[in-house]
Amino acid sequence: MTYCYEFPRPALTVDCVVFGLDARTVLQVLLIRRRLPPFRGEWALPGGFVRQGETLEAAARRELGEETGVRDIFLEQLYTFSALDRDPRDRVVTVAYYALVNLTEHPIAATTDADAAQWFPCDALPKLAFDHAQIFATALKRLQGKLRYEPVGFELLPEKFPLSQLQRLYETVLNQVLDKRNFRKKLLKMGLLIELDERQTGVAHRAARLYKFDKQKYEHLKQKGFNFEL
Amino acid sequence: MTYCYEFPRPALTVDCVVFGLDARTVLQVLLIRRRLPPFRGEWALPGGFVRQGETLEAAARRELGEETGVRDIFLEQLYTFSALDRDPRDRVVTVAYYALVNLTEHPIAATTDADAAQWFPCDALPKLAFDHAQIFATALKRLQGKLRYEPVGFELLPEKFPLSQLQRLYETVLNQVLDKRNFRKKLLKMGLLIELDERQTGVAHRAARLYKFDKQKYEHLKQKGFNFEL
DNA sequence: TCAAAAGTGTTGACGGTACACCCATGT
DNA sequence: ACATGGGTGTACCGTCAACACTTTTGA
Repeated sequence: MTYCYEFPRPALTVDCVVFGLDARTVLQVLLIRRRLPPFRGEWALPGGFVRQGETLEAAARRELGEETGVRDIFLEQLYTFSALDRDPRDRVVTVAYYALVNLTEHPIAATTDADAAQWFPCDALPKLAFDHAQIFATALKRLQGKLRYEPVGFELLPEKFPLSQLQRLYETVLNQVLDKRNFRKKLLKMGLLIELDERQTGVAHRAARLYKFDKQKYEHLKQKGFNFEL
Repeated sequence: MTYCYEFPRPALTVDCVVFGLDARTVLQVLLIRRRLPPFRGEWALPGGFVRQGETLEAAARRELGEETGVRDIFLEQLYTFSALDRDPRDRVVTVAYYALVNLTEHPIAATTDADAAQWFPCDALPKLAFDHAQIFATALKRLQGKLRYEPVGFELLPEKFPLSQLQRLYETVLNQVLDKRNFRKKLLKMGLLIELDERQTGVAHRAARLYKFDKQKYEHLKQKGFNFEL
């Protein structure tokens, strides 16, 4: 087995860029404050070392659960970062994941002390440890790209949502305004939204109809070559 | 520094899926025959262990050069694979890259003995070692996706090429037939092809005009938000 | 009654698709 | 002269973008 150890191994970690939408439809990222050096006391992406007996995705989910209490969410591999100097102590390669949650249904667990994990608006992040600013930038670009041609946006919303909230989501993340009528027409024509017999509550104006995303139907159409777009 | 060694580390390798186009515009992949166990004597993707002092991309290029003689080509990270049983001897995580070359200008180096590295048509691969069949499938899907919305196809062609060859490339890789007139119209309208004063030679019919891809202009347009498509 | 957002159709421009014939060249 | 691919234009249709007013509701 010595051929495995012919050269010293880089260490392997995972890091997670967790996006969430707050009540005002502002895009947020979940950060933790580091308790250990290096970069002790600074803000960083949740993550940690990969163990022998777990896959990368399992490691990402484990670390995320341990550090922030967030579980059972949409998670996808982003990119693997390997710059030689990205960790000051040692050679560490990290596999980055990005995740989408809806803030309302996944509050940061009470088990986590409030100081340790916190949401920050994407356009006002603190300085980040390691190369995490670069990882975040990559994740944001990926999210923007993905949003256009795959229905991942629904992961950021509660199960039932009004169309206007979906539109605001697209507008914030893509950073551009969309025409209300055209947006509705397009989305409804796709036939992937189930119109519910429910309406918004507690708003100071006409209550909007609620919809939910028809995941079944999407999977089915995708099989047949259907392409979600915009 | 002991916190780095809190848990045993998985080993880290890179693997490369190298695509090439032969003279008949058939898509090929470069494989090597393994000299060492496990899977000794079987076909596999070129790749190997990552060293402490190199980035993943550097490792990929190094292994590719050492094992196949192929250098200085288009190379992009694909995905990181971490199934627990993907390597029978030990826990090994691999970062896969995919590469595009034009076969005519990058023959397999003479330094490599002919038995060790060989091109195979994508639709007739031998059985592959490890989980390399899965890695290959992922790479092919990525190539097909990328081809539609980024001008990577040119990496597979020689510098100067007739439009028909570009069309055949798209047809083979995407596995669908395209209308000749519409294809030409669309490509030429983008303004990314430089019309040369040269023609094909050695063909038994009217010689086609040659073009080359205007990379400068593409980069410039991309800045301004231009999107290559189809 | 006012404020705030929900909801709704039409038109014009553009881009995509479908489609068939003559041309140039080497054998 | 024949075989082989090179090269060209038009018409129809569907999709996208632009655009403004009425409705509902709670405060």
